[in-house]
Order: sequence, then structure tokens, then C-alpha cells
Amino acid sequence: MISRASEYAIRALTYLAQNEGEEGYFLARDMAEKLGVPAPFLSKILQPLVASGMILSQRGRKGGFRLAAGRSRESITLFEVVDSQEHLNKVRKCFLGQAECTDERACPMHVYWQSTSTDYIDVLRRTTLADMVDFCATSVESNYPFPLPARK
Amino acid sequence: MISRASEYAIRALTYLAQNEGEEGYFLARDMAEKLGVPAPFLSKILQPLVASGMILSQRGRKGGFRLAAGRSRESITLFEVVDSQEHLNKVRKCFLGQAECTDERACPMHVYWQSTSTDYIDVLRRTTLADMVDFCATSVESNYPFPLPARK
DNA sequence: GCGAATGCGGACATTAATGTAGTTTTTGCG
DNA sequence: CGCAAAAACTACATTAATGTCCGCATTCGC
Repeated sequence: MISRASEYAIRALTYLAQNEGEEGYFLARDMAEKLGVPAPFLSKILQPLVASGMILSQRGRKGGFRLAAGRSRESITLFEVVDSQEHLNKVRKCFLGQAECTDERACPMHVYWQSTSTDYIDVLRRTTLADMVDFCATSVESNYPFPLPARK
Repeated sequence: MISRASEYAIRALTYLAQNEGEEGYFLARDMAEKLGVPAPFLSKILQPLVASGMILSQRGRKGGFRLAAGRSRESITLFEVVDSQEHLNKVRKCFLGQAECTDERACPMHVYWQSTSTDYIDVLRRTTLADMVDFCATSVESNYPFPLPARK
């Protein structure tokens, strides 16, 4: 449903949005440690976010990453984040992969799947980094993002 | 959301249910051709269906596969089919893979994702092979299962 | 019994996602 | 300038899903 890469991208952006007030840049290394994500993998994931203009990068000493100046938390949707990592327009149209499954002639899963997949995209479009930050703010003891659960 | 293996299993079972009236067994080879699925891959997929008792297999000359005698179309749900191919209890609990995402302290996607994943399982539980066969019967010109759309 | 047809089982091949490592380029600072 | 720190880039490693291949076991029909 959502790839690890997208998940990590959301977590990283949420982290940057939380700390937006600070001066300077945030190191990929530090973010990776705080988020519990492999550092080299996070570096790879950050690059499409730079390319699409959601974050800025600075090389060399005192370098790192931060949210792009022109982009408010409210303007960055999870859709945009996920779309930078995978291709959302490649989402399967028919649950059973049928070529001829249309509204006129639907497979038994059609109506259900149609609403599920459009709902999914809608929620991604509606949820912003601001929502993610608000979520953290309601946290009592721990801060988002949590460390990932152990992999099997 | 659903693996190819599960999709192929659904298509194969639907085919068997459609032709339930005929005597004897259906060849994996023939089914694969009719369904547009790689034959060796289909053979592998059929085995869990045999093991879980949804279909019967017969080796040797005149061998092949057919629906198990005791199982009516109405009694075989897509849940059972999909569960034979992947493990539905391994479905991700939290959209963002968080360990501490609970009903009490939910991530911004929690409510949405909770309802999406339970709806998904519910539909699999409610949809039976009989529904799949009915769908074919309403077809005007082509029979289900359709050939798969071309892969990229 | 024997041979052909067929499912069964295991090993292997391919691909994409995930993860790792090392080199190159850019930059700040002495 | 020259060194060190950081992102950027490139190549490789690992894993799981998908797909292929082949020899073995079973059964039918002669």
C-alpha cells in the first residue's frame, strides 16, 4: 500500500517541519538516527524531495537539509511526498488486473476497489505536514516519529 | 494490495467454478493458456489450493484439477483464496509502520487506514466464487477471466 | 507390465524494493 | 590555498515476489 521509502520520506519531512524554527541545516546522519532509519537509505530518499523542491540541501561544511523556504507545512501534502518516491498513477486500476473492467461492466470487486483506491488518494491529498506535526504535539511522552517496530 | 499469485488463484478457481458441470479434470496447462497466466507459475499456485482442500488434483493420465466435491461455490470466499497465497494476518497495522499507533493515540492516518484495511478484509470475506461466476454470466461478448493487460 | 501423460517438488532465474559502501563534488573555515 | 565535512552519485548486496526448468512420482490405457 505504501512503500518503506515513502514512509521514511514522510517521517523525515515531519521531522524537518517540527524543527522548522531552527537556523541552519539538519544532517541526514542525525535525522536517520532520530528516525530509526538506515542513514545511507535515507540519503537516497531525500534526493527526490530536493529535486521536487520540497526541501533544500546544502553541501559541504554546515550543510544538510531543511524545508524549502517557499513551502509551508500546510502546502506539502502526503500525496506529493509519496508521489516523489513511487508513482501513484501506477496504482492498479482493477483489483484483478483486468483490462476490460469498467464502470459499465464491472468485476465483483469493482465498486469496492474503486472507492478504496480513490479514498486512499484523497486522504493523501488532504493530509499535510501540518497535520503530522499536530499529531506529534498531542503526544504525551514520546515524540513522533517513533522508532520503527522491529523487522522480523 | 493483492499479489499476482492471489489474483491468478482467484482467476483459476473462477474458471473451475464456471466449468464445474463437466466430468473429469482440467489441465493446468489449458487453464494457464485460457487465463493468460504462465503455466509453471500457475502450477505452483494451485498447490496451496489443493493443500487447503479447495480443489482436488489427480495425477497421471486424465489427471488435472477440479473443485473439491464438498465445496460449493458459495462456500469458497476470496479471503480463503488469498489467504492460501499470502498471509493476510501480516497486513500492516499502521499506515506509517509505527509501533505505538493505537486507537487511543492515533497517527493522522489511523482512522482512515483502520477502516480501509478492515473493509478490505470484509469484502474478501463476503465475496464468493459464486459472485465471480455471476459476474461472468452478465458478460455480453467475452468470458471471464480476461487476459491480463500487457505488462510494461 | 510398460509407456505416455500429468501433477509434485525442488532448484534456479529474473526483477524490483530495500539496504550498504565507497568515491566524487561542493563548501566553510582556518 | 588546503583540509575537513557534508551532500551527491555510483555501484553493489540482500531479500522477497515472480517466473522458469527439470527430474520424480503417480496414474491411465494398451
